[in-house]
Amino acid sequence: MKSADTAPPPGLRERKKQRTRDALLRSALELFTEQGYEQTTVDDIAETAEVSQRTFFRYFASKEEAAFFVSRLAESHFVEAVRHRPRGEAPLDALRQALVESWETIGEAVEQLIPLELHMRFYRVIESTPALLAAHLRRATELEEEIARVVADREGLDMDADPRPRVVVAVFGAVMRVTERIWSARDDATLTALRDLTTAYLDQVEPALTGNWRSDTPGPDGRIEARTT
Amino acid sequence: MKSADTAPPPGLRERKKQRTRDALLRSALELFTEQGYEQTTVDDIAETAEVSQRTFFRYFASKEEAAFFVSRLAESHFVEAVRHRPRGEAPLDALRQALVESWETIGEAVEQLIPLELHMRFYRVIESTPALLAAHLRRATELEEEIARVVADREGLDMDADPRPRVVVAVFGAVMRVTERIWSARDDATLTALRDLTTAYLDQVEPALTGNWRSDTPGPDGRIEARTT
DNA sequence: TGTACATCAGTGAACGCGCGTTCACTGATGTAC
DNA sequence: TGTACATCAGTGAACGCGCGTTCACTGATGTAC
Repeated sequence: MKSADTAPPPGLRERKKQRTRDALLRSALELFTEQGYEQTTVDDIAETAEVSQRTFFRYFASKEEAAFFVSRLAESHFVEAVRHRPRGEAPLDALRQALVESWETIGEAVEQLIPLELHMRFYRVIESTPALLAAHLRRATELEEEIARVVADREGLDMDADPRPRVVVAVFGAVMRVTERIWSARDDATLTALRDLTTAYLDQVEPALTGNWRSDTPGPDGRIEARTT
Repeated sequence: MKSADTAPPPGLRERKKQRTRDALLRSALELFTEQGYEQTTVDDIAETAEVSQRTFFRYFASKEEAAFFVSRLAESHFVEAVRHRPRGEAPLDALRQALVESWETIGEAVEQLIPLELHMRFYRVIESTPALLAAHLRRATELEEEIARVVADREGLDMDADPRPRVVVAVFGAVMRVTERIWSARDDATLTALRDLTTAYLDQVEPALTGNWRSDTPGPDGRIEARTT
């Protein structure tokens, strides 16, 4: 599954480009996590990567694009995972399984570019930086539109005639964003911590939407958060 | 319910301030809707309102704050409506009723500041302007946190121990954002059009989440979108 | 293997732009007597 | 009703800042023969 399988062996020029891009990306994320996104200028990044500011803009159209370069990679993994879920599966289950599944392989893919640990640390920076959080949420809704199309295709539905594809994806995304925020505020910044939190919250969707909470029995799952807070 | 009921009669100075703020707000929203948010500078707004740029920043901390000033008013109406829903009501119903209810009164409140029609037109500009959409989504998640607190209080729950308050609010918000986007892409930019679309989509939450869609009977509501697209 | 040329990544320096801030000041409104 | 003073909205001009762009140029890599 390495990219070299399909493409011809990259020449020296191509490999140098890769190294420059890597250096810029790593410099950017390291500076963002160390001193903050707003406090890091594009000039800082270029200087750390030992290239000119002009070169930064050859690789990334904007500072924001650099910030979300790795996220984009992770997102495309998720979309592919959704695309390959078995047809019979209920949509919400398909999304959930695709998420768990893609998180198992995403680590390797990220490591090709930067240390996974750095990516996870930066993911928390996003939540605490208003400008980044805003951009993240906007990107997330764009992604949801794409995924809703996949879901609609799976089910053979017209997304503009039937509200359900967009609704189920929006609900799924809403839960993810809630858990991202809670996760980012905690100590355990690992991928597995985020996965466990998200699946636990997904289990709470149905109880949260139905009837009178007080007469329901939330059960042990409903208290899954009590330990850590 | 007019603000003058509680406050002492405003003096000349106070009334002049109101007029200046109104002029700035109206100028801002008119320019934003006519020529776009990015294309409108703070200097343009000040000039149109016939004050100095310096004065603009006395009233609004940033261009963005001016853009969302009216939205904030609408949001606080909604939060109050949630707060006053009868205790027995199921959370999702309470949110839904509060929304419908607050939209009945929001028009008047907005008209105190600017023409409602201008606000609705600007609401569509938000959706089509990446920077504004991003800011809108970030603000929406902040609002959701506030509403989740209200819901948790209603039910006598600890939000950090029980996922359900945040989840139900996030689901509700997710549906709203889906309908906002669809609404903004259509011709009918009225409040009632948005309300009808939102309630129809809320009805689809449960069908969207449960089981196999193909064996379900979506019913006429499931096709409610087919007319307009 | 060597030469000639084409391509293209990277450079350095300067610039345009708009947001938001800072400063020292004016003049209208409000208040005390 | 009039005078003296305090408050504070508004001003004008200049500035700092960082993003992203533009320009004319260099030198390394790739390719053709």
